Amino acid sequence: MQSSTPAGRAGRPRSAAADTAILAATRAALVDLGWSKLTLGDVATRAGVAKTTLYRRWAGKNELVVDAVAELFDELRLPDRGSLAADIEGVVLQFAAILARPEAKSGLMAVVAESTRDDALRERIRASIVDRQKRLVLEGRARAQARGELPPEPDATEAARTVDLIFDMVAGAVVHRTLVSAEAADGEWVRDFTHLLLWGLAARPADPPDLASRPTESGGGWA
Amino acid sequence: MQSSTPAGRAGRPRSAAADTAILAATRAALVDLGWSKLTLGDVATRAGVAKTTLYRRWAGKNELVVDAVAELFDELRLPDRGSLAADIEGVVLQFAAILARPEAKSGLMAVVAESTRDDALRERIRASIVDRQKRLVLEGRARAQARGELPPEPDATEAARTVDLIFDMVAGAVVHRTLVSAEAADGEWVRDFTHLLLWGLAARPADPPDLASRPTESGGGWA
Amino acid sequence: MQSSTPAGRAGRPRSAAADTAILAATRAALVDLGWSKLTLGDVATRAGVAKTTLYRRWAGKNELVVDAVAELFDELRLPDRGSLAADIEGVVLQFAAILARPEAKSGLMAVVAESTRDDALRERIRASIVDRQKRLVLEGRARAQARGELPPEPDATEAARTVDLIFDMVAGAVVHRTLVSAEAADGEWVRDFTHLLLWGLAARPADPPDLASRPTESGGGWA
Amino acid sequence: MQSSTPAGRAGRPRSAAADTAILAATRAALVDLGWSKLTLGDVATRAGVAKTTLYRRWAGKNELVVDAVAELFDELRLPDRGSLAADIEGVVLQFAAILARPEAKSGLMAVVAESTRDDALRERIRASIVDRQKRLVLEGRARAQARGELPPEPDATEAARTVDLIFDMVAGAVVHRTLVSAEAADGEWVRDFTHLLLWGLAARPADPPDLASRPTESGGGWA
DNA sequence: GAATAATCGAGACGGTACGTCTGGTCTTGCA
DNA sequence: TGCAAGACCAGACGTACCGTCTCGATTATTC
Repeated sequence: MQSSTPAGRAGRPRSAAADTAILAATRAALVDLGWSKLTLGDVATRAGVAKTTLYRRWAGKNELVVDAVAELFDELRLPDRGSLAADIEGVVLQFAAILARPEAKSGLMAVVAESTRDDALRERIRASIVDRQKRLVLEGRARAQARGELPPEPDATEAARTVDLIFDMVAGAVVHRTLVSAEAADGEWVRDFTHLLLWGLAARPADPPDLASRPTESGGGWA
Repeated sequence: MQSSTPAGRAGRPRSAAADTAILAATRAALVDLGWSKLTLGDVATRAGVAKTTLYRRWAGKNELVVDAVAELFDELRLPDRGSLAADIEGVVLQFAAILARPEAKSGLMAVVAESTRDDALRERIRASIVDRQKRLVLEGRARAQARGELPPEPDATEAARTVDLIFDMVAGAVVHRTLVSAEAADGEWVRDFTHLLLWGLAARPADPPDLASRPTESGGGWA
Repeated sequence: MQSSTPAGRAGRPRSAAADTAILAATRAALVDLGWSKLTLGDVATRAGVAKTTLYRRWAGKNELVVDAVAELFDELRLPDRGSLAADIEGVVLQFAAILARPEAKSGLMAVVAESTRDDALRERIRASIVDRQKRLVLEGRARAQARGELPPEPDATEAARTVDLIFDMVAGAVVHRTLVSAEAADGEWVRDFTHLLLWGLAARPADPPDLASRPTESGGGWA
Repeated sequence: MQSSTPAGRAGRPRSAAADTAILAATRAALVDLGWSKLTLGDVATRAGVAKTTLYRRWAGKNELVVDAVAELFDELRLPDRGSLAADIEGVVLQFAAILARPEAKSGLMAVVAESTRDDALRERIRASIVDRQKRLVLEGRARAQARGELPPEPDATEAARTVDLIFDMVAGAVVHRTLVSAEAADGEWVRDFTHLLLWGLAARPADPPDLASRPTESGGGWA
């Protein structure tokens, strides 16, 4: 039913190994040099590949870095730790760990900055990185609803809007903590963040503790 | 008290007008070209200034852009609208309006990205932009405590930590919404965001409505 | 005596049409682009042939151009116009006409320039172009001797040396006139040149006219 | 009457030393690599100069090579050896010596080839090289006329035309001998050439010897 | 008529040089 | 001494060709 060469085109086929080598070299260069000093010539050299090979496959530095960074986020998984709070903490810690890596740090924000003036690039980021991780929010909500921690959705439109809002809050907070405040999003911070996300700033002290297992904090109100 | 030439050194004093012109030219160039295509030679030309003059005052592109962007955020004010929710909505809308401007969009994230590999730059960003706006969180909390909307702080260390957390959440969410999701942080989004920030994801539907003036939304639970 | 496939090797034989098409395409490219902007990829495309086919037959651009240009000179013929002067004028005009064609102009001098650093190329030029046209000098001398315009050769070595000298003078002068002085080697110039070649710079006015049929010029001495 | 800075423009003046270094480096690169493998990047490196400096002063490789080669020909002088024949031999030998140098060989013909498709380049060659050497023909004729070896010019137009013809013949023959025939234009060849130029192909054996001091050759007719 | 073998078009490959642009520095002459 | 102008060195940019290679598809000869 299907040819062995799917796109049965003439000519020498592109080397699959080159793609892998180039993306790995890009991440290595991001670690060593950061985004602004990364040059495509250097990436090509590191990958053992000619510059033309690189330009044949990627339009430029931005597209290349998006693909190189996107692979980092594919290892994110939503753990099942028994409660919504624990699940969130788990996935946020994973996200923070990825963002702490130098190849992600420098590259991610740089391409986001570039994307403010390049619609195609923004779409690429969304398709390669953002939308692929929204699944985690969806899974988490479904699991929490199955457990009875959250009520079911009354309205599909509303539900989608909420996914986006939560994603912006979670991703935004971790990114801001890591890159702008430049402090580690460690266990303690993640617990505080999760607590605030779940029960809010105005929560009365008596409310949450029976759900959140956080004995270290006596019971002070938020803010 | 002070001479018109503060550091009474010999020789021709530096032109004060040049600084203003350079920063304005930098913002104009950010609007026209974005960060990555902005060149110091072009900024100098726009400002009617020689490149040497520019380099005499700023170490490089990053430092210049930080100063040019920082001025944008100085117009942020915490309005007194009578309730914590309304105050937050007001200030978040202002922040979103600034971030929506092209000179801020492109420049801010770019220097943040650069700062991941340049400690001095990160300090400059923190001093010029981040820390100067944390006052808004402090003011807001104090005002809410005065109104009785929030309990007083039992512990100073805890209090400082919470300010940072809230700042990361607010700034992070708005930035992510604006730059990564690339959608406007408009009135509706800001209301949703504020609601979630104040009462959390797990809030029972019955709890908030008496505080939050948000009649449009019937009463669906979050997430 | 001979097989229909001379070199009875197995496999698909080379296309004879390709050679013709490639050489014609080379000349067309010389006309359109000149030597320095001519690329083998472009020649291949013009000839409707793959680059590999071209490289299988010629070692590089220089060899290809030599062959393409050499064909132009094969049409040179020594006309029999009754006198040595008229014969020389005839053949020089033909030579000038070929050199005036853009494919010859640009290509010929370029490969000569290249040949100063490539012995194999110089040999190829000599074999394909230079030596093949020296026959014209030999024929012309023999005919003039038969007519009694020139004395017979007393010495074979001397005779060969003289052929080379004359060839250098004729070809050199026409090439210099056409390419360096960049003016047409037209009938008038050819007459002047032939006159000078036959009777020399120091000829006394009275000497030549009885041989050269050149009534337009009254009788002024040369130089 | 004249300012010390003739073109009183602002900014740092161009380095005069750079020009000298670049032209010398160009000749060195011509010797080592030949015209076609000469690269401007390499010339810049050899000259200890940035590529931009080079491109600021010359439009490209061709213009640079013309200037570099032109300097070689400025050392040509017309010696006074007592007779027209001896003078010609002297200057032709000098010309041949220059052409024998590898920097001239490769460079000169290459730019001539290029000039067939570039009018500005041809003009540059003419102004820098060709016309500057025509003075030698003029001087030689004047001196021969003073000696009574040549008659005075009856017609100015005719006289100019003859200078061009002689220049094409002399320069063309030497170039062809050196580059195409690829043999040395040594003393013997130069004597033969001068003899032919002065007394022509059809000269009767008895004529020249009383003028040309060339006792080695008994009396063989030409051609 | 199969097996073998060389050629064919197509196009990717590792290289090298292109000519341009920018980053920072330095030299001028004027104020 | 500051300043505008602009030349300077250094080096990355993205493109174009080079000459080679790897494909699948042809087209001959040889078995």
